[in-house]
Amino acid sequence: MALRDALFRPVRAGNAFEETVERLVQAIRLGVVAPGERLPAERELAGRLGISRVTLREAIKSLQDNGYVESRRGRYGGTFVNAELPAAQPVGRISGEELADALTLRAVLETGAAECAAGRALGPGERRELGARLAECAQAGRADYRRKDSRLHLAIAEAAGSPSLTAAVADARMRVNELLDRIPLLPPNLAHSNEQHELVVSHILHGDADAARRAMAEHLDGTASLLRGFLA
Amino acid sequence: MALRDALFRPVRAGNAFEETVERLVQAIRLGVVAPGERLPAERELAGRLGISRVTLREAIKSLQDNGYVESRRGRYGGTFVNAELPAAQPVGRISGEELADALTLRAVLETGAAECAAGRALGPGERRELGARLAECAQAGRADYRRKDSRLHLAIAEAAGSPSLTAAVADARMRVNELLDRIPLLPPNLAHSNEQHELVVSHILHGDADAARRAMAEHLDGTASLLRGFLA
DNA sequence: GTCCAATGGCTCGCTGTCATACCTTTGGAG
DNA sequence: CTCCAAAGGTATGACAGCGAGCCATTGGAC
Repeated sequence: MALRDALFRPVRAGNAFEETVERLVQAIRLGVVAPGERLPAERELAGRLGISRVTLREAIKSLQDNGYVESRRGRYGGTFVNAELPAAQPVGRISGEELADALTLRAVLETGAAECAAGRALGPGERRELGARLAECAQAGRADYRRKDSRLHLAIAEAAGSPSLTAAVADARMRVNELLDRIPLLPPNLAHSNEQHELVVSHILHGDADAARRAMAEHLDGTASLLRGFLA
Repeated sequence: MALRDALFRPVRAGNAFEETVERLVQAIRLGVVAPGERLPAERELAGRLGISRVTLREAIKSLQDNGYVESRRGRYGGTFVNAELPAAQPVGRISGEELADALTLRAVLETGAAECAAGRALGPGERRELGARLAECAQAGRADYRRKDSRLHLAIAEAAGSPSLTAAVADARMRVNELLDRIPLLPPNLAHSNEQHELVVSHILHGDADAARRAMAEHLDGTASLLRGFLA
């Protein structure tokens, strides 16, 4: 029975070091900590992540070796994200089932988030945030599009007001991004994507939950089709 | 910024022992391994969960001490789920934000799952499974309703065909069940719930994705309102 | 009746992870 | 100019978790 596979799946995805590296890379690649910005201080970050400072430092060392960050000592020092991020490591071949799994989960989470966000009374800060991310995404070039795009989608997830949902969207998005890194990013797709973003955000700001969901579903279908085509 | 809270959340929910206990209790409380049934053999289960046999045994020992399971040695032995499960431990007071978080995530995942399940071409085995769980749930008494109910909802999630989604639904459901254990289970609610189940399953079997989603949303709203009322 | 395969029960040494404490560097406050 | 707070860098001893191997028990196959 497949249900048992779901419940008896691995308790841990890896050791503490690996999971920490994963999380930090996620924060950087999803644009939550942008190039030039500083990570929280080691003592604070270790506390938030629930790991020891030793383990966190090992993870940071790994990010340094891979060109993600640089650390500076002294007061007002810290660990800063590099301006130029390393190219993503190509993942191995993936099966059609894995692809479908990742896309299904993403679709469920993100369409749900868009609907929830539209159904809530958003504060002025949240509305401004959505607008800012939308604009940033529209101005992004091919080099930083994925990051700005993720950042906008995360802003939408956050507007749904559920921290667990936000975290789940971040994870699902990271999974899909790893696949997207393997296919070309074409300017026409990019322009189309921006139009759809505007539509989604507009529906959310106007509080039209149904329309927001449908617009997000259509948007996600676009990249899903691309992925299915290229990775089939 | 709240996004950082989501990404810099704890890497691990607890130590390996605690997380393993959690997972096993989940399998039992959600009815995936029913009373009288046997857990996989220790060597196999440890492999599936990605932990050492030593740690798994500690977790099983904890379940024994709490009256969840009993172990028998020898060939055809194993660890069996007890006929009578212990009462759920009441959790501490929870905030309105935590409640909303859990309910939002559940709603997103389960309505999405219902929609996906309806949109797929289900095999005969899956259709039979849905029918069987539905019937089982309708016949359940107050003592085992929560377990049979969860089992049906998991069957729906599984019918969506995404293992990650199934796992996410199981986690979300476990969270909500812990809250539901604190409020009374009234026969009228139970009957109403069964009617809604029939509707949801019927829409899924007929392939009406939109109707399935709406029926599931309405169903979930019912318990959500109860929870908000009792825990407010 | 004997055997044996499958299961839970147990032990030992190794490695990863932790908490804690202390050292070094840096740049602004005074 | 001096001081010092805040940051990264380092060291140590304790403990959790692991892999591997072996033991003890059981009930069916032969």
